[in-house]
Amino acid sequence: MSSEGLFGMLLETRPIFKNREYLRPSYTPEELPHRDEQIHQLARILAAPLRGETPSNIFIYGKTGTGKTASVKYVAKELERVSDRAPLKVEVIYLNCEVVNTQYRILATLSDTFLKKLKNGRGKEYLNSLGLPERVPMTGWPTDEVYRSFFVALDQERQLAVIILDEIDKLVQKSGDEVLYNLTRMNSDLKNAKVTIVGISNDTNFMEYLDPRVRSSLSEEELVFPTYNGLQLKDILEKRAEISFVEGALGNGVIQLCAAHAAREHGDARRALDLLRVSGELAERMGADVVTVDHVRYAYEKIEQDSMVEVIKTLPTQSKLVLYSIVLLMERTPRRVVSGEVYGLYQELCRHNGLEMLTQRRVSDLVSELDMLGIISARIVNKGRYGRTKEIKLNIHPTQARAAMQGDYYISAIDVLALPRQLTLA
DNA sequence: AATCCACAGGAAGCCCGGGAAC
DNA sequence: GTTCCCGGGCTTCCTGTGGATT
Repeated sequence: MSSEGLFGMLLETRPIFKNREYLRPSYTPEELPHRDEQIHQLARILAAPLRGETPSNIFIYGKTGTGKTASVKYVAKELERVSDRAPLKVEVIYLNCEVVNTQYRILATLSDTFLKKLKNGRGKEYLNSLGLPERVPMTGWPTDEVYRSFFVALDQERQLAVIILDEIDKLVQKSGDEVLYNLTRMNSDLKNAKVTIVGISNDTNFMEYLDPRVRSSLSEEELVFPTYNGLQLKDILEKRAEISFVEGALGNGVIQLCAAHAAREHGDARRALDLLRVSGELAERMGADVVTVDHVRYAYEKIEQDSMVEVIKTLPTQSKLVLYSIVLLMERTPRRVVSGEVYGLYQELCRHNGLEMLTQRRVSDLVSELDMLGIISARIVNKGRYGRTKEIKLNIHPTQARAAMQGDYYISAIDVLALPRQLTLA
C-alpha cells in the first residue's frame, strides 16, 4: 500500500461523476427527449377540464423504460404548478399499484390526501361537522365507508383530482376491477369536483379481464409510448451524461455503445442509463479518470451476471440441485458436460444428503428451464453409437453460481466430501 | 443395411395446495 | 365449512433420433 494510505488513490484521481443520482431510475428529468408528442397529448387531455370540459380518463401503454412514468409525472407537476391560476384546482395523486394494490388501500390513500387537505384549509371542526374523520385507519373500516369519506372530502371544493395508477395491471391482477369501476363512475355523482384516472401499464392483456364498462371508460383516451431507437437513446444518454458526469470524463464511443446495447434489448432507456452509470462506477473504482468502451463492456458483463445471480437465488431447491451438479462437474473439468453425468451426480447428491430425488424425465425438464433462463446453454448432440445427449455449458462463473446458491438451506447443507471418491475427484 | 446407444421430449394421469363457488 | 375446479410439479410410459458400430 502506498504512503498516502487507504484513501490516497481515491482522492488523487479526478472524480468522474458530478452527480450520479441523475442516472438513477428514480430521478425524473427536467426534459424528456423524443416524448414531446406524448407529453403534449397528455397535457391537452388533462387541461380540458380546466376549461370546463368533462375530463377524460387516460390509458397509457408502453414497454418498460419508454418514459411513461416520467412523462406523466412531468405533466402532473406542470399541471399542479399552473393550477393556482386555473379556474379549477388540481390535485395529483400518484399511486404505484405494485405497492398500493388493494381497493381498500387505494381508497384509504385517496381519502387521507383529501381529508388532510380539507383539514389544513378549513380546520378540524369542519371535518367533524361533515362527520368525517381526520384520517382513515390503515385497516378495519368497511370499504364503502372509506369510499364515502373520500367522496365527501373531495366534493367539498371545486377541484380536479388526477389519480395516476401506475402498473395498473398489477392492481387488476390482484384485486380485480371493482375500484376502477367505482372511480370511473364517480364523476356522475360528484357536484363540485371532477376525477380523471390515468392508468399506466406495460401490459395490455389485463384489459380483457375488465368489465367492458370499465374498459371503455378507462380508455377514453389512449396513449402509446413506442420504444426508443438507438439514436434516441443516444440523445437521452447525452442529455443525462451532461449533468451527471464531469466534463471530459466520457471516452469516445461510450455513449454510442451503451445506446446500442439497450437498443438491441427492446429500447429500454432505464437499462441504458443503468449501463452508463455502472460503467462510470467501474471506471471510478478502477482509478481511471475517463470512462472507456472497455469499462462499458465490463459493466455490461457485470450487470448480466448480477441479474443471473438474482435469478439463481430464487430458483426452487431442486433446480438449484441440478445446477449445483453442473457447477461441481464444471469446476473439476472445465469443459462441456453431458446430461447423463449431470443426472448421475445429481442422484449421488440426493442420496448422500437425504434429499428427495426426481426422475430423469423431470430433471431433463429442469435442465431445459435453466437453459431458457440463460443460466446454461444446452444443445443436443448425437454421438452415434454412444447415443444422443445434451451438452451443457455454464453461462456464469462457477464460483459466482456457487455463491448465489449458498443461501439455500438445503444446498448449504450439502457435504461434498461425503460423496464417493470417484465422483468428487473424477 | 441393420443395429443400437443414451438420451430427448410428447402424452396421460396422479397428487396437492389454493381459491372460488356452494 | 364443504365441494369443486384449476394449475403446477411430478411420474410413468412411451416413441423418436442419427450416426458409430457391427
